[in-house]
Amino acid sequence: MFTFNAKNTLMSTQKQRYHHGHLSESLLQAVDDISSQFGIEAVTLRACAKKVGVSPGAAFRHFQDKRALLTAFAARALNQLADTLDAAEEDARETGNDAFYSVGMAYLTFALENPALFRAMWREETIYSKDPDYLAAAKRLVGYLKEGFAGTITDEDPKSFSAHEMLAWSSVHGMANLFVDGPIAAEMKQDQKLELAKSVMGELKNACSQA
Amino acid sequence: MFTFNAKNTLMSTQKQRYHHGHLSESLLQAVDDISSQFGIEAVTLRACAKKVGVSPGAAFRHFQDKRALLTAFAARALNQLADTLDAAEEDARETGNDAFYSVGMAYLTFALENPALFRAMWREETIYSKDPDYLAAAKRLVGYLKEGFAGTITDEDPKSFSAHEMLAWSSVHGMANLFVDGPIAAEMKQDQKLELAKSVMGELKNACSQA
DNA sequence: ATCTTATGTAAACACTGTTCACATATAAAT
DNA sequence: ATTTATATGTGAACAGTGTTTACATAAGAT
Repeated sequence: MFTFNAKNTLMSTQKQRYHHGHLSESLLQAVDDISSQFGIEAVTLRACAKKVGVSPGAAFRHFQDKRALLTAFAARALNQLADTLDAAEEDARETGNDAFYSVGMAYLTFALENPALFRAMWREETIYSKDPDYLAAAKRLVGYLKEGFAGTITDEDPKSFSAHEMLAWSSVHGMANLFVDGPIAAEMKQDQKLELAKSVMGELKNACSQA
Repeated sequence: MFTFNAKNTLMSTQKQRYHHGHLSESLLQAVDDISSQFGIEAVTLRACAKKVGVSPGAAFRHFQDKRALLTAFAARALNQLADTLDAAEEDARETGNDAFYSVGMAYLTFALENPALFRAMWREETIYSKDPDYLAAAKRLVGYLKEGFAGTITDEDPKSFSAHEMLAWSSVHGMANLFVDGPIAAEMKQDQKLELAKSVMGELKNACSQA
């Protein structure tokens, strides 16, 4: 009665279960996959459910809303970016490279390599921007940028943003946005963008390191 | 049989017509109104049609898509921003103020005062970014920023972006984005943002004006 | 006046987010 | 172990969305 071919085995171990097990994480990964492949506008609750192999209603046991799902996804993306920056700083310290430059370029590289994630992080209108997890992730990034990225800058007031700090973050963030969504995006290739970014980072460092 | 009160008069002069007359422009204004009031996620084709007093299908005589409507709206927003920058530069020339500073602040002020428009301009995923009108509007802005905003900068190559030009635009654009959508957005008030922007513009000018 | 073309309406379609009654698995309690 | 409670998933429904289609009406040309 049973045919134990590879496909069936896979089915029985993965799809046959009534309870999924890691549905919330799987749904987040589905958002990642779909948005990375087809853009965030293609992310539909039903498409995510289908991809995970679950009925549309199941998602609501784990997320109050579609918006809540997107919020969790944005928080996840923020943390992934922060992790990347951590790694870049760590690497710079080990290799003795300039941390300011390394972190800035890591920020840009992340945006260029994961445009869908980068966009999703900042979509105020599609997420609950006061969600505690999202706020925590955002705070982590901000804190990092102040201490790590902007660590090489003379910081007058650790509470609010200094002009130097704001200039540093703004220009890197702005460049990322322009490369991803701006009119330059289509006209330049990846390596051209990175080349331009390099020289901008050079100018930026000069501007920020002087008293 | 007829009651000629004010309301009825208004109805007969404005709503009774089978043909609207300026539907495409009215629809764009509806997008403007709704997105400014409730966010761009609330912009629905049907809501726009209802606001204008027309059936849902009517929009398709003027726009191929919802996306086409949003594209036209984005182009309109880009041109409005460019107009604002034009005015700021003109004003600076007349009053003898610094054009670099004036234009930069105008860019930021526009974003802060019209967050919905500013967001709509750059939503690559919800518009046809290769639409000729949109491209023309984008080109106008880019050209302006290169010649006007970045006019005070020593421009080595007028074709591609110099590091100084890119730094200038990126930081202003990035600041605008962070103020509108970033984690700072909620924590600072309008005048605080403008205050911070001022000092950043100061630093930026130093960075860009030196050889 | 008639014919053509532009513009609007109404009803349908598939698809979306969301809810609700019900089914099933897991954990806790007896 | 058996029962009970709780967490998690299903399926059918709902209103709302973008879009198309056949038809109605207005405006312009002949």
